[in-house]
Amino acid sequence: MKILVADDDLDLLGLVAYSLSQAGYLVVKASDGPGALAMFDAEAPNLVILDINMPGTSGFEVCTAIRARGDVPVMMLTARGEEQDLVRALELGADDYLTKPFSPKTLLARVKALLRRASADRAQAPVAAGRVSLDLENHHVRIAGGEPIALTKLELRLLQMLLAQAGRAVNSDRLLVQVWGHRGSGDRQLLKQLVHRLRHKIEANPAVPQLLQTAPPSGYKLVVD
Amino acid sequence: MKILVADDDLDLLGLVAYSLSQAGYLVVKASDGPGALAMFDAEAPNLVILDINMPGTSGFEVCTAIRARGDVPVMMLTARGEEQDLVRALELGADDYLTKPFSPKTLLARVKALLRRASADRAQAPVAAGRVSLDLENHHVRIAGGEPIALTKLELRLLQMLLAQAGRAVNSDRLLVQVWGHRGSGDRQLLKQLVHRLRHKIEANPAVPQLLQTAPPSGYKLVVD
DNA sequence: CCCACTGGTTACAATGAGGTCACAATCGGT
DNA sequence: ACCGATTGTGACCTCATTGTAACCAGTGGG
Repeated sequence: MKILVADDDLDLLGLVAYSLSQAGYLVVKASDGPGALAMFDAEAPNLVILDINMPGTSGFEVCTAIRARGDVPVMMLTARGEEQDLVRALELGADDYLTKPFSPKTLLARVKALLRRASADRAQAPVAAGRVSLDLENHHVRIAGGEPIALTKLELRLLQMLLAQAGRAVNSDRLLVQVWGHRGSGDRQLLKQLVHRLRHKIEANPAVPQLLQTAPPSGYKLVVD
Repeated sequence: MKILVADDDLDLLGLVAYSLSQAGYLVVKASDGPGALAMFDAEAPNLVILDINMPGTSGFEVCTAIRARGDVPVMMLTARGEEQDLVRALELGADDYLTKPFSPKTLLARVKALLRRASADRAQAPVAAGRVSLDLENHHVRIAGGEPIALTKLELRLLQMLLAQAGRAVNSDRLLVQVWGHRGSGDRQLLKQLVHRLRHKIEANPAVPQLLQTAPPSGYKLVVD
């Protein structure tokens, strides 16, 4: 993880850089606005910490420029009681701020939180096979790049099971156990219903299923190519 | 709120203690390092004010010891012009400092700010994402540059939690624990109400939420883009 | 041809979760 | 102790989800 710190107060800059590097982060420093932007372009950091009050190009301008380049999280440093600076910074797209003076512990906590959120935003790893991709977190399927379709809990589970064996037939009894637990074992009606409902959501023509096909004897398969 | 004050100058100690108790804080006193630590363990204060120059165990050592015990905010008192002391204090994890002499008014302002900040820090969440920016100190939200909206304690906490996972669904149970502690665990009604009240504050049309959306099954998410 | 079997379809009941309202309890500041 | 703001609690409505039953069509074997 690489962090860019920009501050014209060299003591503070050193302190911040020290704390961060002690915590295992790679730190690049800049002491004015233009320098910060140059560093940003050269080093492509994962996070930027900006002092608002810098001679020449202010933190605001740097923040705006960085926002224009991508979605790297930005934390602003502000002197106590500069309320309006704060508001402006947040409006410019800063993600967090710290009021000076602050403890290294606070700094680290906020940095960690910010990085965590940023990585969480990108993660969103869908489970996919062929033209079917499942978003487990948001309970969505997307078919061949179409609109996301909302799924219920059971529908999601069923699709997940079929997707894991994409293209191959899965036995009905196995599905019953996997989706409902041992409870519905033997109750074909439950599965019948669920398949029916799911087809109505994901098939263009539910009467002639292209995706969720019946696989005799007694099973279903997901056709994904 | 309980505050531990440690200073070997008994006049100053008395003055500080008096000012704080006048302001409604509960004050416990100590006049040397070991005494301060003993008091700290016995009283579990919410904030510690430490003189750096104390005979025997110095303020630095006490600060280190307190830091090792938890995350109680520490304010250091220092004589004018002891800049290097200051840097060292901040490195040891002190959260703020005051240069002697100081007025009771200044003291109170800083103490208040510190306590407020400390409570905000515990959540360790960033404060802005997309068009939603939180002002933790003043309990305000601002939506897309609009007027600041006043929030209650719980509303702020909820928003903070959602903001930390901006754009992603957050499970109801997790929210319950984060906002109320383990107490309300399982009590969906609390969350239901809080969401309802918050929506009435921040949504243009609370019946069709654009920001604070329900994420079935059993969760909410903050849409920020 | 009849019948048992399987899967699809329709209809409806049961359940549970969220939204809303009203009001009680509690908190915080004067 | 008092007052208003905040928070907690219960009741009720609505709707989505899920479970259950009944009926239909196709199939294959006796």
